[in-house]
Amino acid sequence: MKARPSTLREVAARAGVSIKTASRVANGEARVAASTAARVQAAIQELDYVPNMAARRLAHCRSFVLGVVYHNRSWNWLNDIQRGAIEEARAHDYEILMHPFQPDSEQDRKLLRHILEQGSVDGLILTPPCGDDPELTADAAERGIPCVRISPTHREGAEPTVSASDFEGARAMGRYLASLGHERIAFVAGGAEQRSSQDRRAGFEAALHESGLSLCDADVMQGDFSFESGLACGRKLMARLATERAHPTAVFACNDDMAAGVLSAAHEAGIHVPHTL
Amino acid sequence: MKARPSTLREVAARAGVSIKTASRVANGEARVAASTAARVQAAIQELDYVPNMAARRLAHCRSFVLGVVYHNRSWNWLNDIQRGAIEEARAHDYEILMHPFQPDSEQDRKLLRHILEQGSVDGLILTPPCGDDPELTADAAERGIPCVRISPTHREGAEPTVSASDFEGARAMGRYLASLGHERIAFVAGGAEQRSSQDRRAGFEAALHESGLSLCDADVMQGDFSFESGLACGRKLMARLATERAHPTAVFACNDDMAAGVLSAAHEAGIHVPHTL
DNA sequence: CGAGCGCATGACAACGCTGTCATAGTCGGG
DNA sequence: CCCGACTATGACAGCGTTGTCATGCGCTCG
Repeated sequence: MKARPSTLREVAARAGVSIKTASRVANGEARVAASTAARVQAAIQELDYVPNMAARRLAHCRSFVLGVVYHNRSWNWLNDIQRGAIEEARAHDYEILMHPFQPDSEQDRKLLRHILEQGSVDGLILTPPCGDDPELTADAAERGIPCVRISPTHREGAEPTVSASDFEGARAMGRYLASLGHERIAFVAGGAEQRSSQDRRAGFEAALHESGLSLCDADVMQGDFSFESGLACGRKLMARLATERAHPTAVFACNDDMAAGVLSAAHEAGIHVPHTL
Repeated sequence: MKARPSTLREVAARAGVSIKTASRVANGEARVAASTAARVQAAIQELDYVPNMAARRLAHCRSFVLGVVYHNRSWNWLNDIQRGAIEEARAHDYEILMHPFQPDSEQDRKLLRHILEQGSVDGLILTPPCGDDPELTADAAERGIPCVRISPTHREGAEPTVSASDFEGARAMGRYLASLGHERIAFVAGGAEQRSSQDRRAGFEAALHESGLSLCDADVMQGDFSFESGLACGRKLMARLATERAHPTAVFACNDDMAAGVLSAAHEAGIHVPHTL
C-alpha cells in the first residue's frame, strides 16, 4: 500500500511552504500563522505523514529510548513495571528497552556498557537490585546518562529514586492484622539486603508496638521475594504449628509471590486460610 | 569522562584516510589494504569509536529493531522468549521492542499501528495468540514488515512460523507415562483454540494408542495455559479421586504452568506426587 | 613496451530532520 | 511619514553514516 512513508519535504511541497515551516507545524511550535499552519496540517493528513524517528534522533542527538535494567525473581512484578514503563514512555514519544542484567554476569555487564557507549539510551530505570550496583551507576554517570533507581537499598546516590512507601504500607497492614485480634504474627522477610524488605519489617514492627505487641526473632523467616522461598518459609511454619503449642496465628509476607508460597504451604498442610486455627 | 562519542570522521582523520575508508574498515568490508585497515583499527581502538546507531539507521533506512508482540497469561514463558529474543537480537546488532497487545484493546491496536507506520521496527515476532490476529498480520503486510509467528493456530498465512514439535514432544511424554504402567492418564488441555494444545493432545493420544490405551472424554479437562486453570482442573480431578473407584493415575498437562497448578491441587489434597495412590 | 584491467581509495550526495541566522513584511509610536 | 521592533518564513548547514561513482595506481598480457 504505502511503500515509502512520506517525508517532511513532500508535506512542505504540497502545502507550498518551506521544509522548515512544515517542521514547525509538525512539532507544534508557536510562531506560525494560523492559515499556513492549517494548510500544512491538511497536507500532513493527506499524506499520512509520520515523522521519521531515525532522522529525529540523529538531528537531536538523542535516542528517545529509555532502558529498564532488571534482574528479578518476581516476574509478575517485573511485568507490571514493564507494562507501566512502556505506556508512559509511549505517551512521551519514547520507547522502552528491556535489559536483563545479572550482577555476576560479565557478559551482561559488557552488553550494557556497550549500550551506554552507543548512546542508544537517553536514560536508565534501574529496578531492584540493579539500582544498588555501584559499577552500573558509575558507568552511566560517566557518560552523563541519567538514572532513576526504583526502591534502592541505599539512598545516598546522586540519582533520583522512586520508592513505594514500604514503611507506611506495612504499618497499615500490620495494624489491620492486629485489629483482627492476632497476638503473634509471623513475618516472612524479602532479600535481607533489600531496603524494601527492611522498611516493611520496620513498618510492621511499628504497628505491632502500637498495638502493644512485638515481633520475636523466632517468628521472622528469611525469604528472598520468590514464590519458592515463600513456600519454604510456609512449610517451616506449618511444621511448627504441629509441634509448638504457642505459635503465630497470622503471617505477614513481604510481597505477593512469597505470600502465595505461604498460602500454598498452608494448603498442603490442609489449612484453609483465612479460617482460624 | 567521554563527553561526546567519537565519530567516523575523527577516526578517519587520525588514521589519515577518508571517512569512507574508515567506514569500510569499521564494517569489515573487503577491498581494503591490510596496512590501512590496521591503521584504522588502531585509531578506532584509541578513540573508543562506536558507530552511531541513529545515523546508521537513517542511512540504511532500517531501524535495527524487532518488535515482539505479546498477550500472555504465562509470564514465565514470555520471559524466556523475551530473554532469548534479546540475546539473539543483540548478537546481530538488533534491539528488541516489547509490545503488549490485547486483541480487544483498540488502544493497543492503535499504538502498534503507529509503530508500524513510524517504521520503528524492521520485523515482528508474534507470540501466541497474536500470530492468529488477521488484522495484525494484514497491517504488517501492508507496510511490508515481515512477521514470524510463533506456534500459531492457523498455519495457512504467508508468514514463516516457528513451532515447537508439539506432537512429537507430547507423544514422547505420553509414551513415558504409559511405560510406567499407567492405564488411565488425565489430560489437561490448553486454550481450546490454540494449535499447540490441539497438537499436544493428538501426540498424547497417539502415544496412548501405541500402547493399547485410549483417552476417554471424561479424562480430558479444559484449561487455558494459566496456573489458575491448572489449579482448577487439578481440584476437579482430586474430587473425582475421592468419589470414583476407577480413576486416572497420572496427569498430562499441556504446559508447565498448568502442571504446577495440578501439583498444587494435589498438595492441597494431601497427595504427594509422584507417590502412587 | 603499451593497452587494459583490477584494486584501493576518495569526493560527494543522500538519508530526514532540526537549529541558526537571515530576510522580507507588518505595525505602532514619535 | 519614517524608523525601530517584531513577526512569519525560508535558506542553509549540519547530525554521522552509507552508497555511488570517479580516480589513480600498479600489474599482467600480448
